[in-house]
Amino acid sequence: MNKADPLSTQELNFLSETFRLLGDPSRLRILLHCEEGPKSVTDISETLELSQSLVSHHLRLLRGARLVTRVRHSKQMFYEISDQHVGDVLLDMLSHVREEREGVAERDASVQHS
Amino acid sequence: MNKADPLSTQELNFLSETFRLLGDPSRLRILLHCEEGPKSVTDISETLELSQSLVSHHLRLLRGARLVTRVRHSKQMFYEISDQHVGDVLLDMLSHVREEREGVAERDASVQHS
DNA sequence: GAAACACTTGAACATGTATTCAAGTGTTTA
DNA sequence: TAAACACTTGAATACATGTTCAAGTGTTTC
Repeated sequence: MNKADPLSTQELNFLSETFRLLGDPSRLRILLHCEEGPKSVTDISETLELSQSLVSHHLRLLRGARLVTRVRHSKQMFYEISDQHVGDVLLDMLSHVREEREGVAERDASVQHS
Repeated sequence: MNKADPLSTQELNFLSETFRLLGDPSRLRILLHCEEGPKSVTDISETLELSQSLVSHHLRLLRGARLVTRVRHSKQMFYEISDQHVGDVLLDMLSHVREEREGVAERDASVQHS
């Protein structure tokens, strides 16, 4: 981040890999859904209208980056967000996106059309 | 995020697009470098040892998502991070990555080798 | 105004990745 | 133990994307 606390190559790779995983609409929806509490694969699949296979593939990636954890409950697997930093990041970035989009709307509104 | 404040499809797309842009090591390095203050393209290119063309391509994408802004100063363009949310996000996620990686190290250290 | 500097852009290519489909694993129920 | 349920995995594919190279724009200097 700054000279006193530089990123190692490995940290850089983990960091970018983590962001990359958030950079897909399906995975993002899965994470946002899981933020409400532990969800089963079937629940995610039905709620978001994504195939079970696809959800499972995505959850595997998210689990690999420790963005979610899972616990088995009889036949079902319940997935949840692994720590609050992730939730914080999602909220912070949403603030950014909403502010920027407001900014765009304001600028558009002030344009003089010829 | 929650039922009271749902994401529109457009917001979801902006959000994931923004994360996607952070999900590349080169772009992430560029952003982290620009966090220190406004930087010229040549400065970024030389400091990070990336071709000027590549840096320019990446900056174009970052600018498109309003992650950076630029200002011309005679012949040079100076780029800087557009708002503090972005810096917050980077720091939050870095915390996550570092905690998770510590966790891995601890778990690895406690493994009984046979 | 031509040359030099700083940056941008478009095309091309190689690599990566989201999704689907079909088959496979683990757990419970009859 | 066979069938049903819940989930996972591998292969295949269509599409996206990071990088390079060559050519182009805008600004200053001579």
